[in-house]
Amino acid sequence: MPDKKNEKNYPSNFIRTIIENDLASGKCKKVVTRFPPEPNGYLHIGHAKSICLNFGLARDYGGVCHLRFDDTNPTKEDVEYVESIMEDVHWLGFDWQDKLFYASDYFDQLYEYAEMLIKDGKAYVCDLSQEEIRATRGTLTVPGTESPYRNRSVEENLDLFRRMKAGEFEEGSRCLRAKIDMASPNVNMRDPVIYRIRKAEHHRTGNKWVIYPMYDYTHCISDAIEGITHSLCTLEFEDHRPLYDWFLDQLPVPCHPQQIEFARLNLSYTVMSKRKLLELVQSGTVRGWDDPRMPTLAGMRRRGFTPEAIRDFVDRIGVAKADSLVDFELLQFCVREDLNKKANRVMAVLHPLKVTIENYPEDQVEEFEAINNPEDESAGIRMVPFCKYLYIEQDDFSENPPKGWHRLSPGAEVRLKHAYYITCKEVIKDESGNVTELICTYDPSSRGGWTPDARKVKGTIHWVSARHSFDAEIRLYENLFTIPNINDIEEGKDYRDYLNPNSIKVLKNCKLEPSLKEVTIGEKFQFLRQGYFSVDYDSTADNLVFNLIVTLKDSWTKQLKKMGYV
RNA sequence: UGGGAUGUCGUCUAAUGGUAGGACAGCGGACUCUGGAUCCGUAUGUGAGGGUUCAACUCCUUCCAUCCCAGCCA
Repeated sequence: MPDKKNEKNYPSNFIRTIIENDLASGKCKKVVTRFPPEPNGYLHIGHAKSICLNFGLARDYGGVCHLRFDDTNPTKEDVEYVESIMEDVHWLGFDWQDKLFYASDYFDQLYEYAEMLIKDGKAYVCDLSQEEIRATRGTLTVPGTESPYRNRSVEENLDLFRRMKAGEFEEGSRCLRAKIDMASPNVNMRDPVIYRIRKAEHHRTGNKWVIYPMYDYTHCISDAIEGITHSLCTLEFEDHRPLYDWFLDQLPVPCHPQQIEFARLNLSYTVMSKRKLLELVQSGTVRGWDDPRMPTLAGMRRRGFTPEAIRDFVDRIGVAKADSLVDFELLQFCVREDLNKKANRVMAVLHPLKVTIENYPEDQVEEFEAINNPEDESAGIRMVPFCKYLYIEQDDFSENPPKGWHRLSPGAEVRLKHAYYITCKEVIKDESGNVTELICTYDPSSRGGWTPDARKVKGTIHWVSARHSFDAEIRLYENLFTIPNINDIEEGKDYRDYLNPNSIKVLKNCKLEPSLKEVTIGEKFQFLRQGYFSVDYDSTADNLVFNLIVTLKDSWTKQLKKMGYV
């Protein structure tokens, strides 16, 4: 029975149904899944779906999940990616224990099996060039034609294949093909290539091999060797399943895993294709795989998204076979929900406006008690200093406020969070008419945020003491792209045409309350009334850098939009 | 126009012949020292047409739409 004690109870899905039936019927005794990334790029949120699925199933049904690198193409793979993938899987909260494998671990076995296929007359060495193979494969509607090398003798095939392995032939001059059916309506079955010559160094096997097995051949056999019961992959492999099954049916493998396909994750306003992500990195459009705007796990981690939020998100989106595009809003919701419970509240002014309290003594300093997290009493309190000179947010003052304005405006009174009520007496502007400073008065009886007369003050705004605050850099992020579905773009346009020019905005000289001087990389805060922020690792002792993780819900801006102000 | 798949609120996802439900987004309200959080309320959906059945998202049938496949990539 599934053990979901510590998980929220989300709806079941068709894969769970299959597994429960297999367990009930005795078709399998213990669930064994695997997460099989190719180490040719960084993991993204789409991989997180697969990771949570595979490891989650193993956890819930008392099975195990292997981590297996699908490293059959030495020209594209690298240890850098292997390392990042392991880091990301761990960070997400999953552990493969001693079940770490590489498809390259099976190269010897795979080779043996290939010889068996040859001996059984089910594979042959083909001398056609890549172009010729393509030309003879036929089209989607026209059958292919058989290779002139298709009926070589077993002896000749064996000899040639062994010489391929020995490095006697040039890359591309020959390959090993399965002998299936050139007229199959499924092009994957038209004598697929199963070994090619690649004189490239492999990140694990070095120069031991000059022939490398193809994915279709490798994956099913690797699954079988590891005793995988349910081999989950994305929809585009559905057409490959007959081939997956074909190899396993021909060979004396220990078991025959079941391949099950599900729809990959698409997220609005971003891209999930490894090719595009790689291009964004290599073109310098973003600052690297871990740029906080990237949908990579490294990027999201740096941005400040938590593994808990990502796991919750994956649980909420479910698993099915229909193509889908999930609202980015849902991910943001999950992040807010998690951080609301965890992040301490602090005050930071992103766009400072100077405020002078004219009736406050020049040299006086007070400290106010501030609750760190109203959602978590154990987070405790801190002291926040106050003086005659303050900064507030430019957006919190309006000379001609719209209807429903709760914040500061000429003559209006607001509460400074945790401190005093202040009233705006005078607006100071520069020559071009920009507001540069406000002269206010405070009500000494409102100390701590209350008055004896209990009069209502609609607005509460955040602030910092000009004398005690310090400057920091804050990086604001928006969606990487301007349209929700990057796979659905105008004719003749490229996805790069839809890059959001405002995806990053760097703010210098933001004013932070002094308690923020002591922070650690990756630490997360709620900047009161603004959003959640995470300390970036670009931070130095004299220049702290914060990343916007996600803004707070903002019903005021929403209202302004409805009123037509924005 | 070959083969494989998929169509349920705006979005994602349940319901496997028996009251179409949940979440996010939306809308309305309450409350609030964050216009945050929280709470309450509310609208919107079975791609279309036939058929079987007391009863159809579910079974049959015809159609329509969308996605994937012609790498010696995975």
